[in-house]
Amino acid sequence: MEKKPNVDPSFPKEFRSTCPIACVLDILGDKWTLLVIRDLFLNKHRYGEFTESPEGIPTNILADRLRRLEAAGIIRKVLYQSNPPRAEYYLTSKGADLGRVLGAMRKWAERHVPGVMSPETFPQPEIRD
Amino acid sequence: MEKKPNVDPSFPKEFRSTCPIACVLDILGDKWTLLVIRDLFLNKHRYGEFTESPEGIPTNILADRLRRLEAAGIIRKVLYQSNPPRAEYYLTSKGADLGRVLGAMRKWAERHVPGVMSPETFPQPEIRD
DNA sequence: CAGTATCCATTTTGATACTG
DNA sequence: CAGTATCAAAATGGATACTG
Repeated sequence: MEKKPNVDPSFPKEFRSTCPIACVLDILGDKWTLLVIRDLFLNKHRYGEFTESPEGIPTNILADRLRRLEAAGIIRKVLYQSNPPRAEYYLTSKGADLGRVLGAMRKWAERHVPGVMSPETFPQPEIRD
Repeated sequence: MEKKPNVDPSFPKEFRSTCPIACVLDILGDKWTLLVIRDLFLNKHRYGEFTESPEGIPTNILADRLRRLEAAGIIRKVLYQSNPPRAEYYLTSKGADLGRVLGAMRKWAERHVPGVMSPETFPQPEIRD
């Protein structure tokens, strides 16, 4: 992981390095983002469903993370009613590709964190590109 | 991911829920921890090697993360000299099992984050239990 | 219900200096 | 080199109130 200046001028300057792990962390590496994605894998799609998850995400954080994930192309906001505007959130295929990351995390936890309660296997999430 | 009260009294109260994803995030879910683990996979073992990584982890953060990872049984501190005391850090087998998580993150980044520069495949890390 | 906004406390961080 | 200590700044978090 030596310092190699990146040649790609479109490479986001807010990324700390070009290391794939570091890039993923710059996109998803906080306390809440992957939990929102987990919920999408559990086929939750509405704001209220996310807030009901047992971890209790604060609404301001949720709104922020939904915005960022959409900006990153990982989820898509789909209006299902225009007045008042109501939306549902879906994984894109880019987002659905995080399934292996979540799966690896789940397996590690099942093996190494006593007391975890896994959901039935993650269902195939519904994708909307 | 419904609210199920955990029966295991030894289950850490600081964990937000018994969801495996949430548990992993409570252990590793910040901006720096997985980068330290990545470095260990790249067979870096000494303090100075971690600080040389391109992301530039501050020394106070590094010291804190090494302490926490050791407390979590993910790494082990091995003294290689006693005066002055000098240590090297190694993955335990519990830590080495995070290889699949890192691997999944790397693959996702390679596919979806233009401009990432992957290292040669992660070598088999040296394990010390 | 689906958000937005606000306010404040706590945490995290970055930078730097210091010690043996 | 391998850390520890300090401190200000920034990010994040939690609680709650508010709107259509």
